[in-house]
Amino acid sequence: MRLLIIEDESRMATALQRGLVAEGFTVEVALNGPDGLHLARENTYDAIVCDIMLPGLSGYRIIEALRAEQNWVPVLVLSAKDGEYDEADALDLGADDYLIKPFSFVVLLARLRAVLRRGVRPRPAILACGDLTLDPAARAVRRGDAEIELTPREFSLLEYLMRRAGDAVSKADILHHVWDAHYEGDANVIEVYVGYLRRKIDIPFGRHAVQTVRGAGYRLATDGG
Amino acid sequence: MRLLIIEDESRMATALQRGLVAEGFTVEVALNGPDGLHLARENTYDAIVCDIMLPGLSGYRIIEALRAEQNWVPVLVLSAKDGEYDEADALDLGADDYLIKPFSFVVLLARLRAVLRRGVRPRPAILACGDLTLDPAARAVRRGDAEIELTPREFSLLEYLMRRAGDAVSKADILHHVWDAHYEGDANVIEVYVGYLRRKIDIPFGRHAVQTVRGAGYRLATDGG
DNA sequence: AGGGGGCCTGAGCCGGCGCTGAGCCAAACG
DNA sequence: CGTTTGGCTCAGCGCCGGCTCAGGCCCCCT
Repeated sequence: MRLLIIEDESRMATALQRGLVAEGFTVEVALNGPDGLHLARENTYDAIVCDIMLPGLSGYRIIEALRAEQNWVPVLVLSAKDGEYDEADALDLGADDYLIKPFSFVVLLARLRAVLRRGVRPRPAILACGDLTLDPAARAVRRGDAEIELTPREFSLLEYLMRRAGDAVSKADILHHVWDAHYEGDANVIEVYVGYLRRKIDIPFGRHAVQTVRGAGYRLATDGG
Repeated sequence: MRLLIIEDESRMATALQRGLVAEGFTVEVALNGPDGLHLARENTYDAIVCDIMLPGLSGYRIIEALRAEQNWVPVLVLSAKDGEYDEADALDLGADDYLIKPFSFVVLLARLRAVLRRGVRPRPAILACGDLTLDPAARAVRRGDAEIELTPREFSLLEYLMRRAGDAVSKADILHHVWDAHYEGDANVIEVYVGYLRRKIDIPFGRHAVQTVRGAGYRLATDGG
């Protein structure tokens, strides 16, 4: 579990880091607002622990900026303020939880776990053509209920064809997208890999989802053959 | 938005009901634990506000019962207790938030809105893949009834894989989340630790929950192998 | 019918991916 | 101060996936 701590009091930051590392988290620390926002943008964290009063850029602004960019990483806010409206503000701004200093480490841990447990991870849609399905996140392909094992190259070829299902896709396009953009080898690889694909997703099932469009390229049947 | 309030002090219950109705919620009230559990089971609420000290059945038991039935309705806990471990307990038991009496109505509203915005939590407090379970708070892993001892690193690795169960997880992701963010060592450590994990959670049980996705990384079977 | 070009495929080489056992080192422990 | 434990490195090995190539098939054109 990878965390980002944004906290300007270095003693507090260090204490938090030590405690959380001891609990098995991977922890990075930013000592001011701009650094924190930069790190949060560049990397993927499972949660962010963020002070409100920060030099350069307040915690409020950081959350605001992240949410505006559709970044829904869970944020747990720390604050020395104790006005109740501050808390309401933070939660309405999109923070996931709120702790008032001083707080106990045990409570921080429990709330952090609660926040992590909820963790939002919108997975990309599963591609489907008839009973042929491909799940990019799970890297899994199945024909009906039958799981099919594909090599990485076969997988990206099928993924590309499925994303353009129904289109006749030229070999140049395939080379460009599935192989390297400036791939210099023999275009025959495509024929070879189309062959591999057919032997795994079509022939055993008596289907022909992968169709040859002579002179133009290949087409994947939208109904899966 | 339909709410259930489980609260035995009738003055408190009535005050909450009035305030929340005025805010536009539809509110039902149960004045003891068993009634509350019954209503929660029979109906579908967007959230439940639940006291801890209840006659007949404590708030803890209610949450426990609901979660055991895979009912992940958001629960906001109210309590007169103020020991920090109570709070930690409530959150680990599967409560979504926690307020200590006396609390202000404004804060309750803000936290309620935050809880509602998050919606139903996708995951339970204890991570489970089939009969393989991992309790982050207790740092305990078991296969069915058999307790399994893991080193900290092994535990972190398994926790990360379980949080992303079903996904093919790249070695880069694993390095970033389980090892340090800018870990410079050999990525071979992952293979080594995956090996350790398999020897503890899979091989002795004749399972294969930890799957190699050649060229892409690893995947934990959602059904535990 | 014949020829030609596009397409398919089986054989086979090669690089490197993934797994493992051995072993080193530091920290924790008694 | 020795022992144990956990984290990690390293080298070697087996085998898989990527790719090439040559031969043959099939479609289409004339």
